[in-house]
Amino acid sequence: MNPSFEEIKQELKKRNISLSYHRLKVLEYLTQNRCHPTVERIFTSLQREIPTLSKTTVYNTLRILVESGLVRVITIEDNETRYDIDVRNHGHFKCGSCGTIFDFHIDIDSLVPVELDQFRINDKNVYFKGICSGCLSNSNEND
Amino acid sequence: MNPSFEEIKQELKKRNISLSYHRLKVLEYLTQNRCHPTVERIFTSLQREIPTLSKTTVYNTLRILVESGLVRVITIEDNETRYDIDVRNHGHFKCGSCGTIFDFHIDIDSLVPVELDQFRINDKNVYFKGICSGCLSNSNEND
DNA sequence: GTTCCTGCAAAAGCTTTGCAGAAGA
DNA sequence: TCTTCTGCAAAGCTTTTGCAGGAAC
Repeated sequence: MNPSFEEIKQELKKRNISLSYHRLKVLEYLTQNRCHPTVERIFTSLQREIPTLSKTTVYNTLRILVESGLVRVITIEDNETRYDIDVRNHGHFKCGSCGTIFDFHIDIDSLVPVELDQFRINDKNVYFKGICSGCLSNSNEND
Repeated sequence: MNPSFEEIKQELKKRNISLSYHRLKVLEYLTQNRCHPTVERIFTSLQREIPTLSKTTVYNTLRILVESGLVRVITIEDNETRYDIDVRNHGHFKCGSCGTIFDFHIDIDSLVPVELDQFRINDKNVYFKGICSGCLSNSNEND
């Protein structure tokens, strides 16, 4: 099961990372909006609730969460960094039409290339690109 | 086998992309330096031979090559875009210590997640991060 | 009192764009 | 001549850094 907001708070306490209001809000946003948001999106959404929020704080918070291993960076496009609260091994599919990123299950651990026998692997990432079923059927309708 | 410089030139001709001197030099660099170079690295290396070369031209050329499907963008770190002349499906391992990117063979096509049944997949990417065997044995020596 | 969190402004990097001159067909 | 390739400079964006005020303990 995905980690809940409460579970993540416990994890932060364990690591002696103080739970400031802003940080909790960023965390809450990530647990409730599992759309792999960008900094921009997190910032814009939270700004409604916290008018004084600065983007620097969002960057700072995300950096801390990533360093502590509770959040994972998703690098698919070189010009947009996204963040994922789900750090378990899974794949990402990005639709080139609507931009949505879909999660999919994949057994990455069964893939152990012989070339990497003597390497220490810390992190495994899989991402696909293409067109999602929704966009495919939309374009069929318009034909 | 990897495509050779000559084979790639043929491909460009097929697509009616003119083979200017600068473009050929970028292509040649990519076929001879399969280290997944950044724009900076390509530019700096070629500048020795072509003093008037501008980074804009390197960017332009790479964009054309990527659009034509002859070169592939490797996005592993969000702050460094790298380019690979080998567009076949294979994985990349980036060493966090020395920064080298290693290729490895991986049978990505055997991985067809059920969630993506109705999706059109255009592009599959796998990358791992960790420490390569060379850096591992260096750090052991220093212990 | 000390630590560290926050936010503004500036800086830093990378990439794209506009435009004019040069090269090529 | 007409197209397009090239390169400078400027602009655009995202992310980082420096620093000072403020909150928390």
